[in-house]
Amino acid sequence: MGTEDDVTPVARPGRPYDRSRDAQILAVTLDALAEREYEHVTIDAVAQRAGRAKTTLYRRWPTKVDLVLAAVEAAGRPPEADELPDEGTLRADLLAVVDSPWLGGPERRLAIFTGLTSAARSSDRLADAVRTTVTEPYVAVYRALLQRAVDRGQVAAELAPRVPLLAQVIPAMSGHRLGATGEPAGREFFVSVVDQVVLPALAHPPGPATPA
Amino acid sequence: MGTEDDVTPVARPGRPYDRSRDAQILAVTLDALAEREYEHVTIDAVAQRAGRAKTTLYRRWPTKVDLVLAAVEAAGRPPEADELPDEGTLRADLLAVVDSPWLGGPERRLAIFTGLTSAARSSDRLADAVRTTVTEPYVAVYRALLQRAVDRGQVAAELAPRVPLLAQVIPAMSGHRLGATGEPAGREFFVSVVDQVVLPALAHPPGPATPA
DNA sequence: GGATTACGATACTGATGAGTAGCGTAAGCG
DNA sequence: CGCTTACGCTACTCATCAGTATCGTAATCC
Repeated sequence: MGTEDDVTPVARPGRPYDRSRDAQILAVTLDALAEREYEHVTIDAVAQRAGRAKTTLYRRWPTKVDLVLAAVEAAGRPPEADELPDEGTLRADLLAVVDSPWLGGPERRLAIFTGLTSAARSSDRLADAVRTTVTEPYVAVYRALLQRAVDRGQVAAELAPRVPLLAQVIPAMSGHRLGATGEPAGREFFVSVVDQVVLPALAHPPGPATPA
Repeated sequence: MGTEDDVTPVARPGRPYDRSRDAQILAVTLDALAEREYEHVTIDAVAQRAGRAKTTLYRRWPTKVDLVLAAVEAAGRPPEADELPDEGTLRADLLAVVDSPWLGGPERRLAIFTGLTSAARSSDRLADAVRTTVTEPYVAVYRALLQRAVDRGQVAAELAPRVPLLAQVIPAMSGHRLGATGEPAGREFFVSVVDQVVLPALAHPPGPATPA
């Protein structure tokens, strides 16, 4: 455990970086990606919206990819299952994720998520980062919550094999909603998905009663 | 009903267009969109892969958007519910759509679908066309098949309200698979979604037995 | 106050790619 | 054959945008 391994707080000569607005720049970057396609997001536009000079952005992040990468890192991870309040019921647990403030709540989160997965098609580095720090952890929360419900006996144990796939349903359905049909998805949409798809798929033990 | 309203087969002077390879150009266009992002698909590259001169492409489609638009139109619609063989069971009906040759079968179809929805972010005209001729009819087949199962009593009538949402599950899950996690989806994936998500969500009448 | 470095602003370079022009040749029509 | 238009090819124009260079000014350290 390095006791002093930080970002060299050793004072360098000259005027120091003004980091106070870096977070805002990265937030603006995500907003821009939520609105326009990656290739149409220009550094000039981001700089202008953030109220900083383009050269200032380049002093911090050497390329456009690095800027977006930093924005993704700075966005923070989705909540982890064990840091969420235990709501007692699976339904409430799932909706707690929906209602979490990660990426600014359901609406903005979805727009950014769509923008990032689209942007991932432009760069392998970006694709890896988005998967590692956004997509996978996001699905992982749902998977953990579903698995916990199985472990507690709130869901029949035979249904455990469905958990990995069902954990993808909420991200997938919301992404499809915005990306393919174009409609934004508010909280009600997520509630419908939970109530009409995820929970019903866990309500019945497998067997001959499955619809023909 | 115009008896002679076609594309002016009235012979014009000069060498006629060689339409024999237009379909191939459009197919190449879709292939390119399946591989690279819209902005990275160049007309030069498409022309070269199709073995035609760039100017020939421009003689047919005045802009890049028009080319892609034409490619989308030419791709053909997804099957309609009533032109599919009636398999008798809902499961077989759904898988018949999966196995349909539309867009070259499950694998290629998904890659193109992902490319098109991503490309839709670059142009409103494109977004409209993709929605109208691809996304909506695609979801519509599933919706029709699910509704038919309800009408036949193969699915409990109380579950009918779930149909619109469940009709989106297969497109959404496959899109998420390729777009967000990066893994391609073969037939097995679709089968899993049908067996672990869609059918189970229709297997149980709503009531107090839903998992807490 | 002098050295050093960040900041903003403006101007620039260089690459990429959509779309066009020109031309020699090929293919139909009369 | 002569007219006309498609085809392939090469070369071009033009806009956009990532990334750089320069410079006057502001902030911090000694």
